[in-house]
Amino acid sequence: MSAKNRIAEKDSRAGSGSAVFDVSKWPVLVIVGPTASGKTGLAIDLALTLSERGICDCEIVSADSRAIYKGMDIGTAKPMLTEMKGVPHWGIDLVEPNDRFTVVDFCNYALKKIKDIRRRGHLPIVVGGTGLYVDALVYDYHFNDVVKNNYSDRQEMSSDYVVFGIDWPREELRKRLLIRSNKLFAQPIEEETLTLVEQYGWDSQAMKSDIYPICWEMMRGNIDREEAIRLNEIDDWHLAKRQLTWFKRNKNIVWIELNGAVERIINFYLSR
RNA sequence: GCUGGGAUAGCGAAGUGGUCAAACGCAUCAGACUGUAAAUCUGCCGGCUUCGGCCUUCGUAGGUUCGACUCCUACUCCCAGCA
Repeated sequence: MSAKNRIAEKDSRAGSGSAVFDVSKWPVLVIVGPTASGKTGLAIDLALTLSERGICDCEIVSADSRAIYKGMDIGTAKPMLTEMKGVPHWGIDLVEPNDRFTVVDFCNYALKKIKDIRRRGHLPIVVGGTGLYVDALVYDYHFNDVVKNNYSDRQEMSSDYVVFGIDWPREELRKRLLIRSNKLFAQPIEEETLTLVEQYGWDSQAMKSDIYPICWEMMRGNIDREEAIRLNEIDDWHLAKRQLTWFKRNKNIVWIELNGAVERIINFYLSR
């Protein structure tokens, strides 16, 4: 079934009978934001809403440099199958924590996935907090003949993408980080840490995520659970600030609040 | 009550007569970033500043000294041992 037929079918099923949305002309939706800003949830909500209204189907491409690793589930707050609610996700569990996976690998992968998704007539939603990954995509980085520190063309973003950023007041974001840190440590994070250490050792990418070394210290009895949760929250805060610093210079990001974001984005597409 | 130890910037912790606004670590704040980026790195971090400096700090109050965070006295509080 072609994309158009499928959309038309959905459309008539929804009973609106008028507009047929040509999703292939829509720019790829990119959702960015600091860690714990609610990117994943927003993308899924949006996909479900668009589908329910018979507008289009969506597929999510994760642009997260940690979620690509297998076995790092709790520590990276990876979306679980039940949370995905049937929306296809790509870019998760691609390689083992001791495999090399670079921005370039990500680009190649993401570009291919976006192409595939478009071929199916669906809307690709790129979701990620890894600024470099996102920029490499939307600014069409060329990694071969790079001249260091000469990226004046950064302002010219590819028109194939729209980037929305989830904006939170600093205090609110901090609260969210603390809540999430508590949640992570309420899960069997010790088990995950132990498995990762035993399987891949300390030099793997897994241990480059702050939470695992912290958890390890807790397991060794050097710090208590409360302290571990606190330290993890602080590290997440540092991460969030670095992410924000990175995003800040991308003047093309449209910053929106999580509340009402679904409608905001749908309106953007429907009113083009 | 007596005897030891201690009180230093947001926290921890150096300094024991001058080169101390005070090492270092953490936190805070800001920034960089094109092949592992949740990484890696930089600056700031008492107040004011025309960025050269200026001013106020090291439990409190006095004292010694040209000069004290550093020495002396008293007081307040904390920890430890003895009563």
